[in-house]
Amino acid sequence: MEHITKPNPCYCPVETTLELIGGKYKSLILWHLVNQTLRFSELKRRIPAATPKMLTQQLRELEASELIHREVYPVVPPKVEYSLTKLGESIIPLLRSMYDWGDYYLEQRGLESSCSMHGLHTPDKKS
Amino acid sequence: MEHITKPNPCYCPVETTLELIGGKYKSLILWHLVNQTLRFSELKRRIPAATPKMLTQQLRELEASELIHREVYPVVPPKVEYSLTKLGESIIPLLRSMYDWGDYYLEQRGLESSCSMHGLHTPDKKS
DNA sequence: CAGAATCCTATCCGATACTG
DNA sequence: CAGTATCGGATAGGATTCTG
Repeated sequence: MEHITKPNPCYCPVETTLELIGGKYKSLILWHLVNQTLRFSELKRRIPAATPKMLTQQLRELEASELIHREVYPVVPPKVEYSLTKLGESIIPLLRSMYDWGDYYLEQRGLESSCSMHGLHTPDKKS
Repeated sequence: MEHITKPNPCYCPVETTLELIGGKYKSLILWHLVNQTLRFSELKRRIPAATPKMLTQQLRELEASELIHREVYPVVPPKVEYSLTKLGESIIPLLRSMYDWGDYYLEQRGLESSCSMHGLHTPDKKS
């Protein structure tokens, strides 16, 4: 073959969905952005386990997927705000369904569920 | 520390769901088992891209997750049948939702969706 | 504040060959 | 038929350090 046109994209809807939110912290990031705009440092505080590198990486991928919007303010010190796009908002009900099924699954297997997304049904508000 | 009790299990429902069906070919395997029991070779024929190693691995993981049942018949030549458990059946509607959202997403981004799961809304029948 | 750069490791996953 | 076994490349993701 003379040149690579595209690296064999997967357009299977289910695989697409999994790829979009399967990355580390992605579902968590999306969840935290429900109904609110957050700065990088605010997201970092809400997801302490994520190193800046990982957080940046996942945020950029979500941006490339058009699920979130990145707004850079040309001020000093730097200020960058992240928010859900319309497309990003459209996946929240699915996230909710995944939460519900996972919860049911853990219950069926006699395991206690618990995570920082427990407020999934009542999004956290700006404090 | 004197001994490892557990490798830090993640009981966040969303992460749990992603881990259960995020593995390669897992959603596809589950889908093919909707309303039908299939032998190893039959699954392999339906998922040609999967090497026997990968197929076996994913099947074992799905079994350990209690999403599928593995029935071994002590005959020669060997015969092993796979089917959904109740728990496995319970995730199908979610798979459907993931398919639908992925389809919507691809459409919004002007991409054509297509995959062997296109029959997701009308499961394939025993031929 | 919001990251970028580097290094490193674990595992994922494919290719290939072999077996009860 | 239904797997195992082994090798090796690719990539995901963590730790650490540095910067405009």
